[in-house]
Amino acid sequence: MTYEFDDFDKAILRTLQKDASLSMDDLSERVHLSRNACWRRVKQLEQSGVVRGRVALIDARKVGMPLTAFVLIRTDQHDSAWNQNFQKALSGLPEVQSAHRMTGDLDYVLRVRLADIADYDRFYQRLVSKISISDISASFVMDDLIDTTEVPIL
Amino acid sequence: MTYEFDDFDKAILRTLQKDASLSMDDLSERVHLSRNACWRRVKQLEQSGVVRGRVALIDARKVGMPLTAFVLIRTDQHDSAWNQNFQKALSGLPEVQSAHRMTGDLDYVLRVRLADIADYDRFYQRLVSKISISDISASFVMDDLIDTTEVPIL
DNA sequence: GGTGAAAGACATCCCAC
DNA sequence: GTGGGATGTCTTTCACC
Repeated sequence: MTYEFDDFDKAILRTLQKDASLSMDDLSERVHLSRNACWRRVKQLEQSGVVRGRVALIDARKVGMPLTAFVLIRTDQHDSAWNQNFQKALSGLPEVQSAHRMTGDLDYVLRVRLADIADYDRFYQRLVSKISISDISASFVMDDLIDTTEVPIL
Repeated sequence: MTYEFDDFDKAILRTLQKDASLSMDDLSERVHLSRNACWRRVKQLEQSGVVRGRVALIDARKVGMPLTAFVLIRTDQHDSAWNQNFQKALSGLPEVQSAHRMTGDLDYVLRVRLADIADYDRFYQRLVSKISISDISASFVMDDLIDTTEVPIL
């Protein structure tokens, strides 16, 4: 379900997804609304689930996880049992930041946070010990040009 | 640079990257620290940049951007001028949530947020009008098994 | 949509231990 | 590290235009 947002709602969303540490006063000033009107809209956006939550973003390098890998996975078992087993296997692997079932000839893509290449091998061993995968390959991030959680709000 | 964290710091980071809307009182209770000690650590983690910031996460479906695409890009111009032009081209495309230069035979991976497949075509046209790309292909997300901003803190 | 006011919660920063 | 406490700010909810 999609909602209809006016320019105030959009401005609030755009601002909060860049910086959720703003006080209501600051936020209301930036979006050109009174504090009360702004507060009412923020609460409504939170209650309706448009704002899924607020989180702290952590510098992965500073906590010893500088390496990002994209792991491309193919399976030869295209049934829901395999998918469920796969999901269960992933839930025990905190390094996995995202896991998507895809269109096209690659079946799944994972984004994985790691300490180093040796850490990838440990991750790989743990994953393949949990579930049978017909084809798996990894590619590592050398450089981030862009990396944001922001959703485009047009 | 990597820091040394004790179990309290780790608990704070793990908690805040799940939910940054907690009050200091709630946070300190969860990590089993006094309010004061907890407050000092949070401030220090913010000041040192381990906590990069706090953001609101927005439900992309509810703002009309339900489709995620991974765009795989190859270039035949492996020089820094192309990389800079590419970065400049991307900065004008708010749909791009992340863009990484990769190891291996695919040169760049983009994660792009879109309204629908027709929107991808518009995105594609705008991108190739800005920069020459020797090979580009897209794969679309059918299903998210996992999608989090959390960094594993071990 | 806007104002202002008021109660309480919360963050902030002391201090002493 | 802990706790108490003073201070001011921010949130939240009113009633009302």
